Amino acid sequence: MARIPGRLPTAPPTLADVAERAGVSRQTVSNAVNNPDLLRSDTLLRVQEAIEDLGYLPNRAARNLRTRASHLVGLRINPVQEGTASAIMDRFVHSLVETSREAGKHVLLFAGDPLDPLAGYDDLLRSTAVDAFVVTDTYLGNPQATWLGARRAPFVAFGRPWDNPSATHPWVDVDGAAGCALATTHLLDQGHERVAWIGWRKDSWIGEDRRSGWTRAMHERGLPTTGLASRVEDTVASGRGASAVLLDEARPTAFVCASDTLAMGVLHTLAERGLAAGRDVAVVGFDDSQVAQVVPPGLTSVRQPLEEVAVEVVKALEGLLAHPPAVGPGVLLTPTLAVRGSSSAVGFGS
Amino acid sequence: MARIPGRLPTAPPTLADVAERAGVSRQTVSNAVNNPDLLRSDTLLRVQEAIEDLGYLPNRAARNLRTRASHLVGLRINPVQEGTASAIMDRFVHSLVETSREAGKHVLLFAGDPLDPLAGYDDLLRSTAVDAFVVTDTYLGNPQATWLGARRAPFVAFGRPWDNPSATHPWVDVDGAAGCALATTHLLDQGHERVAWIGWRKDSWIGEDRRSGWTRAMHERGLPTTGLASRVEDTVASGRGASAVLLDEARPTAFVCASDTLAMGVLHTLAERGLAAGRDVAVVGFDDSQVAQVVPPGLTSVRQPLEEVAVEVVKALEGLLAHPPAVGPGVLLTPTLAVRGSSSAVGFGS
DNA sequence: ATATTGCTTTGGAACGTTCCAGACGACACG
DNA sequence: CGTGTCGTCTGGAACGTTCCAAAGCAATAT
Repeated sequence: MARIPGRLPTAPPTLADVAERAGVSRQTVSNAVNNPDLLRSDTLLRVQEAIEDLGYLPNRAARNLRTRASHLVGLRINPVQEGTASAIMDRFVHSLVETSREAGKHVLLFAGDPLDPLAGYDDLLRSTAVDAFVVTDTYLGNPQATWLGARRAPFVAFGRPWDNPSATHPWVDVDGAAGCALATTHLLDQGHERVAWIGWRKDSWIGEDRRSGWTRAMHERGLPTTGLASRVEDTVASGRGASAVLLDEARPTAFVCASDTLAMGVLHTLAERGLAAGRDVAVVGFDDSQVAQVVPPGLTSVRQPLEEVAVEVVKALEGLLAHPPAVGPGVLLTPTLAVRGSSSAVGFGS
Repeated sequence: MARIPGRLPTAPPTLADVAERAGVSRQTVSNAVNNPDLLRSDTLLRVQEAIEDLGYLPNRAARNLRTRASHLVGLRINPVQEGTASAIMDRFVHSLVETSREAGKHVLLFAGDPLDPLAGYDDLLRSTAVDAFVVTDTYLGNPQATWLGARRAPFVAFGRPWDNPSATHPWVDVDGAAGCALATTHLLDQGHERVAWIGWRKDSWIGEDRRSGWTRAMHERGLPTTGLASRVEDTVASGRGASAVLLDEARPTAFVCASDTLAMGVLHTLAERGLAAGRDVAVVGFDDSQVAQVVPPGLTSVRQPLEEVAVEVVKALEGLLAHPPAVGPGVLLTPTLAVRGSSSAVGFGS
């Protein structure tokens, strides 16, 4: 508790220190920082010099207290899913942090109990620790969205309000159907006709959306889809099992999967049977995870434009926190296809 | 700018609100929250009731201002390395966030210019936005450590002070040499005798440390290492090239790699040559990334105990921020080996 | 000459909390 | 009965910033 003078870090300079050095009032220094055009140019220069000399930076806590804003954005992260390929969240976090920085915001991470989707939000909100939230895990409806909405808490969702299309909160999402259509068309263009689908259980909105891209692309070319689809859990083992069954029963020459995790399951089956991914059977995944990028012979995968998503999310946040708040419509972005060996006859070659 | 009453979120209750409701002074409420044992039990109960009723939670900004502490820990993250397997950082972030929560802290992420290792630290420090930092990227010495040390900024490093063993800051690290020795011994136990090493360039402290584990394990069994080692950049292509050369020139039957990324390069070479990982040639990686977990037939990999690392880091942080600060010695943790198909004769089977 | 306007600068109050010194009553001790 | 001590509670000040209203001053308009 004792403050040993000189040993602890020197207290950072305050507004008053700068004011004294520049020979002006505190308020003038504040204006120099926040409204420079209010000052006469010579005083501005003098104050800026003093700021520079002292290495002054406004104290965050004081500023937050006065302005009732923390410039922090809360993002809840769940425990890592071991044995899963898609670390999509991580790529998004990186993009979000970088984009937020340009907007003068920082990202506050908090942990969540996977069983309680609301845990953590309330405390941060009531203690005014963050200005807004970015909500990501909207895979099964999104209780957070409705809850936060009821609390009048500002938030932007990465993911559409599937269960409530009339929701009014801002959201950004990626068109999964378009992505899977892209993947399927890519395979059809390579001459494949029996393209199978491995996706998630029916209660996943996202899964059904992605699946619809596959059916659409198949039907557009007049190809049947019956017997070519399988719905399982999002694990490597499930993908492996589903692909084994499909290969036996439907003899597909290509697979489109709802995730890289499932696609890796297909690669397992192919390896077991001595089939070469790409040459013998084509495989396309979803998320363009690191796994897809490094597994031999390279897994073709639908890539979400997470950088753009982050940009749109931050844009929406800024609108939301502006005075007065401006909330635009939802934004739907289109993914791209990262083509690799698993879907090209070339086989190996990166 | 206009505040439309009733439409915006109601202002959270303050100490004064609680005090009025409980019929006590502000200070008493504060004590009820921070020093409950100072109050008579009946007043405490009354105040707690009022707190509960109003859903009061202390305002973070005000508390931070007064106590000069933010309960935030800064963590700098770099842009994702595309085409790299090891997302070790992400697993660590998750663990850190969860452990921090238990310690009443949150993690503030900020972005860094990969070229300037110091960018971002200064601003957060001077604006008193964080109490301390967790420094992770100490791969090539660590300018952050010395810089932060000179600034008397509290920080804990994940990574040893390689270039300055007499550094006095707290650190936590994983024994890479032990991990590679573990991996090598595992292979030797399987009957391999010509175990090759693919690691990083000589200027990487971590790389040399890991390599020493391989040589130690080899020499302990009286096996030679000459001609069996290769030092390259940490990319899949490099691992692939290095393994191709080694296979031609030194005829190893197993590979130990400094990273999963390099190990994936080996898998590429094996696939090209029609060799089966595990059955024909064994491969062990480092980091136990998601890639290792899902790639067929499963990549055996050295797994860093990141959960423990996070626990130790937070423990060190708490010591550092205590009054008076207590800084213990560095902590070195031992990794484990996650054995999968790539190093077991069983081949496929998970 | 006086009032008006616009530009620049200023002092005081406020944000919500915790620190500090002191007040109050009860109780024990000399 | 006076005095000291302890346990409990309180009011004022302070943290460093921004908001607000107003003051000073020069130039212009009346």
